[in-house]
Parts: sequence; structure tokens; C-alpha cells
Amino acid sequence: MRYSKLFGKTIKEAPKDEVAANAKLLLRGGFIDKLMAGSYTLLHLGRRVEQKIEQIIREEMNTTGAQEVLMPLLHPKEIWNETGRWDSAREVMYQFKKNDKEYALSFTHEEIVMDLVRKHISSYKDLPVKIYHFSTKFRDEKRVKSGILRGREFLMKDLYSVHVSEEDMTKYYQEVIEAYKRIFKRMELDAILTQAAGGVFTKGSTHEFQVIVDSGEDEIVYCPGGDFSANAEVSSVKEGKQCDLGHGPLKKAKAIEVGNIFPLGTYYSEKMKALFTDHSGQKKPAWFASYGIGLTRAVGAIVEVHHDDKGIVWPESVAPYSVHLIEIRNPKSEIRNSADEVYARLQKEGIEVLYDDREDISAGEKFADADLIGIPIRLVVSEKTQDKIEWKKRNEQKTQLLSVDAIVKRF
RNA sequence: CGGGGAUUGGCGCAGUGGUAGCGCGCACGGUUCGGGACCGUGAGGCCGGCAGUUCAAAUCUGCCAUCCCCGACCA
Repeated sequence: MRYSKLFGKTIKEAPKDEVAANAKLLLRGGFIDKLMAGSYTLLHLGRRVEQKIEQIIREEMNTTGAQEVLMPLLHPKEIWNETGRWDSAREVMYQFKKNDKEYALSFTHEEIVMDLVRKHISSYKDLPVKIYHFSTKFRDEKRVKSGILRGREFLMKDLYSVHVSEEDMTKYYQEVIEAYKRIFKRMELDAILTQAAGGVFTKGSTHEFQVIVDSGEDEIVYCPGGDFSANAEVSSVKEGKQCDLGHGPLKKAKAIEVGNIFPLGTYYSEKMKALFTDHSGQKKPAWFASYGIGLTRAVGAIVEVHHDDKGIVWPESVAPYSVHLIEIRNPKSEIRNSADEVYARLQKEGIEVLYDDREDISAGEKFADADLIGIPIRLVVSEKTQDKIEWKKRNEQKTQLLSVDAIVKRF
């Protein structure tokens, strides 16, 4: 992508009332645009990051045997009345009436999945079902905050699993925990498995994946050794108590919830008659669980964790492009190595490159923009580099001069 | 929903009663050319909205809206 053609430019100063690092940096870098409080456009750079995250999740979901689908966002009131959530979840749900029919915008999909299951499942032979999708969630938050960490409209991956027994559900639940650990590790989020409450989803206990960061809105109580963590809202354990594995006292910290998993049991399937016939010919309610990861929130959380005073420092796995190529021209110079040629070569090799080809822009400004955008590798072609190319990592100071071939080999 | 702060050009700001200005950005011309260069010219704002006070309102008063932060609530 030629930077000169990219829609959405960097800006020098963030809107003054933004406080959250993710809001300031994503806005300044041209990753997002705010339509209103809690509603953001993902500009091209932001969308690419989100798509990288989406692909990581997709791969790990598929590894667990789950299948990708896409469910609707416009729901009839009737389906929500079946579980009583039209009323009990009224506060978070956007509900409206049109031509005498009432609708809701989706804030989750348990009821929709239950409807699918009762229509498409009849026997224990049809189970388990593991389906997931990536889509928008609408939630009427009392208060939106912290840039894209808490909006009223956001992207989420939600996975639903349906089983013949509690044992089978629990077994898969553990598989998803492992998949989630791999997902967060791949996007370089240090997410801690944490005990939590279920909100409008279940009265039972659930798990969240929490990333410790000062700007987080949740508070967790955890053992640094990793043997215990709980959301402060459900924890009866006091800070300072010794941990089991001898890692010292429990600590309290601010954290961002980036994922959650709910073992829902048979509550929904009983209410909605999502039944299957077992070996003995009896009708039984299916065991059900749901699992979410906030995509847009993950983008924000990564920025909260991975940035410095100059800008974002994207992990390689989610960076919008792999390399940021900069051309610095000196019109008086005899030497004319061509950044255009380097760009063409890298593209031919399948390397994702953002090429700052702008003319009449100073070197300093291009460097500053590269630091702000935060692509992991910066390449510079200039009079100084002769027939070589300067290679620099975003999170390191040192530079190296390499040939195009040497650079291609590094990918 | 309660409390606090804010709202003047795309962004950041100044402007305490007399009809709006600066920096950045943008356009054009020229000089520069490895860490946000410089000179010149120019475009761009019914000062968040509505009402009121006044000869006169960005400025004073009231109501409303929007945004940010804290809290309550929530994945």
C-alpha cells in the first residue's frame, strides 16, 4: 500500500479530551475514526489489525473442531421472550418497534443458537455442535469509555457449543480454554484465566481472560505464580493472603477483560426446547456453553500494552503491515536507488508493505509517522543507504544495512 | 442515572460586551532534504443549539445537546 494513496492520515495532536492511550494513538495513527461516543469506524489500518486478530482466532477455533457461520443481527422479540431476556436484559438491549412488530439488535446469540439447534438437531448422533461467528454486537452501555475498549457497537467472536452431557461440555470447555490461551499468546496479550460472575448470561460462575493494565476497568485478585485469579466482584479472597504455590501474597490489579467463557448448562435448552434423543430413546435437554472474544477490544488492549511515547509497537502477528518502507529523496544526489523497485520486489515476494512514497515530506516526519503507526520493521531507502536498505525494528534502536535479497530472506 | 470538566476553522489553542485571531494542517509558488525544515501568497469559522438581557453578545442569564473523566451498572 502506498501511503500517499491510503485513506486516513496521521495527525499530530490527539483530540484533547481523549485520555485512553488506545484512543489517542489509534486516532492519531489513522486506525479509527469516532462517529459518536462508543461508535467507531475501523479505517483501513485498523481493519487490517482486526482482520489479523480475526484470522488468529479463526485458526484456533477451527483447531477445536468448531465451524464458522454468520448469524443475523436483527432479532424478533418472540425469540427473546422464550428465555425471558427481552425483559431481563432490557437494559443492555437495543429494542425498537417498526410496523407493529418489535425487534432487537443483537447483543449476543444464545437464543439464536438454541433456535438453530432445535431445528437442526434430533439425535445424540448430531452432537456435539460447535459453531462460531464474527459479528457486531450492540449493547446499550450506561457509560462508554476508554476509546474502543467499551463501545456500544463492537466486533466480537462468539462460539457456542452444544453437548449431550455435562462431561462432554466440560471437556470441550477445557479445550476452548487452551485455544484461548494460544490465541492471546499469539497476539502477545498476557491474559490471565480469571473466575468471574455471569451477568445477564448465567447465574453460575464463569471465566474471563484478563490482561493486567492500569487503564483496565476491571479489578482482579490474583497470584503472580498463576495458580489463582478472580475478578474482584466475585472474590471473597483478600488481597495479601498467601498463594498456594508459595509465590507470595495475592495481588490486586486493574485489568481488561478480553475474553470470557460461560458454561451455561441446560438452562437455555430447557427454556427453548433444544432437545435431543439419547441412546435409550429419551428426550433430553442439550448442554450448552458460550465463549466470547472482543475483537475491537483486543485491538485496543494490544495498544494499551504495546506502545511507547512515540506511538504503537504492534506485535508482528497483528501488525497492519509487516514492513514500513520509507523513501528519503535527495534531489541533488547522483545516487538514485529506487524505493519503487524495492517496493515492487517485496510485494512480489508476498511481503505486506506500507510504502511511504510521499514527496516533499521531510525525513523526520516520515520517521515520526512510522513510529506512530508502529509497524514492526522499518526499511529506509536513501542516499545514505547506497545500494543497500536500512533495516530497523520498531522496538530497537540499532539499524543494519542489508541487500534486498537479504531482507527477503528474513521473511 | 449522579458528580466534575469541556465545546471558537480539520486538530490544538487565544480572545470578560463593540461584530474573531494564532500555531499545526490544507492549496499555490520558491528554497531545503536522515528525526515532525523555511519564506511568501491564499482558502477555510452564522464562535455547539434555542431563547433571553442589551443600542450592541464568542463574551452576561436560562434551557437543551454533544464529548471526556469519576462513580453506579455492565461482557
